[in-house]
Amino acid sequence: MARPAYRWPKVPEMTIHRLSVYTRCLRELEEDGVTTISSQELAERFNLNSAQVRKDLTYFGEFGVRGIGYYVTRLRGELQKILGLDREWPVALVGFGNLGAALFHHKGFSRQGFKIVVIFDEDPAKTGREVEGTPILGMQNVGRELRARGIQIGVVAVPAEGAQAVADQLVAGGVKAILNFAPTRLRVRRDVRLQSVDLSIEFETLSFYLTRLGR
Amino acid sequence: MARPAYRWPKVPEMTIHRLSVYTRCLRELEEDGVTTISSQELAERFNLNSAQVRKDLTYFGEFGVRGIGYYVTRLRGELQKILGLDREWPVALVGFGNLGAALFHHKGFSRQGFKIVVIFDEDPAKTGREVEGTPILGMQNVGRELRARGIQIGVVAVPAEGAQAVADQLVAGGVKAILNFAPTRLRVRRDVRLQSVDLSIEFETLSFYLTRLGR
DNA sequence: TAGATTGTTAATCGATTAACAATC
DNA sequence: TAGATTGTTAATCGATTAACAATC
Repeated sequence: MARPAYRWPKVPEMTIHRLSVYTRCLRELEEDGVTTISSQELAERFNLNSAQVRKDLTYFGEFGVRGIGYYVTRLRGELQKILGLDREWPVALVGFGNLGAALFHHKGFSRQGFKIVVIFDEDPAKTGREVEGTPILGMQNVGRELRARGIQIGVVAVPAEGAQAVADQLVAGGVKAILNFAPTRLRVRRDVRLQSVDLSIEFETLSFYLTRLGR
Repeated sequence: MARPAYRWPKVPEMTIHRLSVYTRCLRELEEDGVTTISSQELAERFNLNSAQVRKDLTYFGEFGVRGIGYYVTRLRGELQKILGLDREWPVALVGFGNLGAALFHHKGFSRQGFKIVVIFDEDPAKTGREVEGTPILGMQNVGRELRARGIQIGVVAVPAEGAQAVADQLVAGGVKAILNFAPTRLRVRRDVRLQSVDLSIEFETLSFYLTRLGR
């Protein structure tokens, strides 16, 4: 008899975001030799409310000690486990143009466990070789190559026009999470996590606030 | 007598974001020759509620016609004006490494009025020349160069360690809006708009959801 | 024990949505 | 006029915050 699926409490999107921010901060504190920190101190670093910090954490367990605060090393470890940063994630990058290449060469992700292990590009002039040991392949056997490597994360760095087709191929190949840099809305199955970074929208937001400044 | 400053109704952050999304959609509709669209139709394209679309718009005025909907061209024009996309914004890019260079070569922003007109980098090997007519300068006279060009938008594409110093120089040079790509929290005066794109956090969010999938 | 800080409940705030009178 | 759709109000929902008993 299948046990009824356990319902996770639904964690606000913003809580995950902050968890990630806390983790980075805790790493720095640890380097500086700080051993404990209170929710109050942590909150002040990010202009947050201390209750919010505590609430964010209690979605996942009780990590603090009353009268003391949180042990930095312990909490960092717990948060990394919650965020899935205690393992390595192989990543597929699609599109090796300006942005794709920049993301590839950008160290810092691999440091944190996200490693681009294969690159796809439709341009034959770019495929068939390796960059720093990572193969650049054509788009013919995306599914097979993804599966062979057990890849669950795909990064879309192609122009808007091709992005939906690329996303479809990634999903068909078993990818469960997509980071999209194309300035277009993608549609994916509901069990695939889609995260979009839309630089046009970022610029337009700045423009909006600038326009209002003068008034 | 100085008139008391008019209080703009505070517009939710998410509304601005959606305005930007609507604008892009309206441009496409216009290209396709669509002349009118209802809040319902617009909402369906983004899995939103039609009341939300209407509410987003009414923060800024009445743009619709009862019984008809919105005239696509008219609405696109109004939204572009609201977002400040009816003018050109000169932009300064700081950091000409992988990411900085990718952003520079990424057309698509200039198409929308955001034009990188000067690049700063602290590496003397990179400075003193031009790329596609855009000068790459050292960090010695950031303020003077920014002012000379009337630049209000700065893009920070340097490593985390140097980011705060760069932001300070930009602000000192009169920049009123910063787009930050360094994975660190920056502090700026309250009258400066700071927008951060943190790719580490994007990856960690994906990782979080992937970790939960199995459970 | 006295002081500090957590985990949690209840109050507050703000954003989303349903509903509908106004009106094209 | 009948039908459609807006602009807007009021209800709902969810996230943030204040407050405090529990406890180190």
